Amino acid sequence: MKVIYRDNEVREGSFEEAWVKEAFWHTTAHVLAQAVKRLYPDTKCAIGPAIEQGFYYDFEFLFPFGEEHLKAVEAEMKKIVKESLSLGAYEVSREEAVLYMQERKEDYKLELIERLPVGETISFYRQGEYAEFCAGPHISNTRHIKAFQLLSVAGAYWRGDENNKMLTRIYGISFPKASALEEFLKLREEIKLRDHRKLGKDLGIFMIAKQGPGFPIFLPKGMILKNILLDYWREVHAREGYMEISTPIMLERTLWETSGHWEHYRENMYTTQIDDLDFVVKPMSCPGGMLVYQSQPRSYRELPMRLGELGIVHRHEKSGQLHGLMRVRAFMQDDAHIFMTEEQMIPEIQNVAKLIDEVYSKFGFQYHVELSTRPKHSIGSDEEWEEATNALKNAMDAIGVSYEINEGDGAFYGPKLDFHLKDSIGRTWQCGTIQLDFQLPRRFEAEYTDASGMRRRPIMIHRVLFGSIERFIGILLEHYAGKLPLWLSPVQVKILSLAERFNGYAREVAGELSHMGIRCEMDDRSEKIGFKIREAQLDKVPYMVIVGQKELDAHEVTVRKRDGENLGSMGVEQFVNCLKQELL
RNA sequence: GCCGAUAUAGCACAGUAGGUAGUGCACUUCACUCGUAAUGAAGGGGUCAUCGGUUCGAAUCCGAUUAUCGGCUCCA
Repeated sequence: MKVIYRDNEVREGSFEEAWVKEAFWHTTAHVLAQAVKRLYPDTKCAIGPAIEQGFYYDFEFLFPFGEEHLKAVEAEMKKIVKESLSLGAYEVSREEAVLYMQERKEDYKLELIERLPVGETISFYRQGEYAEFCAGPHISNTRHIKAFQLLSVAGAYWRGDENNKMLTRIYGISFPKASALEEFLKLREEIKLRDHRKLGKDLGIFMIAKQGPGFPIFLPKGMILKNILLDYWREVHAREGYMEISTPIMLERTLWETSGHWEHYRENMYTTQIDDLDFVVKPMSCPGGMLVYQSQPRSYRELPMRLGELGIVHRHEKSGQLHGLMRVRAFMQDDAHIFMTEEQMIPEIQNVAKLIDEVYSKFGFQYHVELSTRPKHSIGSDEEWEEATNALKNAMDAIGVSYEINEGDGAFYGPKLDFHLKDSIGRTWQCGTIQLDFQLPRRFEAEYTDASGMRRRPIMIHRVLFGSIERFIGILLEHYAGKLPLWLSPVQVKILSLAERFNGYAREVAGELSHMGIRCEMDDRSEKIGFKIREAQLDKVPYMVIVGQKELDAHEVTVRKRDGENLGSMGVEQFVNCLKQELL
């Protein structure tokens, strides 16, 4: 396939290569725009780039464009592909470009041209009657776009700013071969099957009632899973010298004024009144942690003081952004606040980073780190921000952790390291963060007495590992496609009796397994064994044990794994030993 | 919040010229007592999201509201 650059240089490449793919998708976006302009000439075009998977194009339609129009656009695109239009680049002066777009009333293109550096010529690409100002590159001819599909219509703000006009974005995908498109669509279906909202429902993990949008309800099996995660969390934190605390869901408004949340986070906070006093439902646990620190005079001997809290926080998220367990209005944060001296800052940051590494590895997650710097709305002096940012950098550099810089994305009180984990199908999720904070200790006038008897101000770290237990569970469900590893499975073993007369023995086995700490359930219905296996399989239970005459006689169980592998018969104790081995 | 779409039984879905709801699975009962992914039969279950309008009559047409889905923005 030939790719044409803006100087009309031609490079040959295959679709499998990323740079060819990008040109291919970008060209398809142009074909989309061409089709739209043919069908609806008054439409204004904004931008149409290639994205990770396919492309999109933003338009301003003069009528409500909906999904029912996609078919017509696709049909017109098909024609354009059939017309085998070749693409070519040419340069024009800025004036010519402006004139061209003015004639066509392409306001968005004009705005884009205005932002280009003055004095340079501007490149256009033409295919048939359609020309667009564009830096390229593009593939050489529309006929290569053999298979494509428009996937969805969505709103998108012009230039990504919610104060701007909302345009209509059309997403699509294209390939040089029809089979590749089919494969892509199949993969999309598979991703849908591992959607945590579907799995969460099917596996009895959680539900969201209509009466509580954004407020998930944990069902019995989900509660088991959640508690396993919390148990694990408590285990590693006790080991790492954390003390667990619990602070109230609601605290008086004045506290939040002191912390700065009232000023900087108010639109996300729920409030209420008690006896004429304003209260805030906590969106974060830090002020509560601060109260604990402040509850008595502190000595340097107590530092670093690591206060952990599995706190439920409430945040008013806008209705359109709620999403299963991934984006909710009430969630549990595995928070901790570490109060420390300046000297302890770097080692403490490193300890947390190591802990995050340990925990993520436990679930088989890879991750990358981003350093978020000072945002527009923030508190504190430039020097403090610089010192804090450098501390985070130095801590990571010293233990050889690499990171990207995420400019202006820090918390309002300090810079942070964000840990983005990568799930089994390559998507990334921000979960863990380490935030450095000089502000809160000052606002609350936190102090400790140092070795020479001087009053000093501690530095504070805010950190989470899971981020939100809810979101983490959602990620786990999708990561494992519902097939949770043994240690996380709400039901580890399902006991299937072959016929009703073996139910007594099945109960006996269930009792033994429970006594040995295995979570098990029994299926003693009068159904065929094939039916019971099918159901256990659909419930994604890691192990099934089958008991019938043979097992009763030998006082054994026959073990079948979730993947269909038959492990044969063995005594209950031997089976439990196998499980314990796997749990190590 | 914004743009687009959707809302029918626990779940997955039918139900367009407007005439008071169907299928499969699940559930209950009965029969079968079974050896590694679906035994058969019978039965129960829905104020068609909510509110309002048009109409002799609304799941169906119109409006509002709510929730959900795909995105945008935002975010743990």
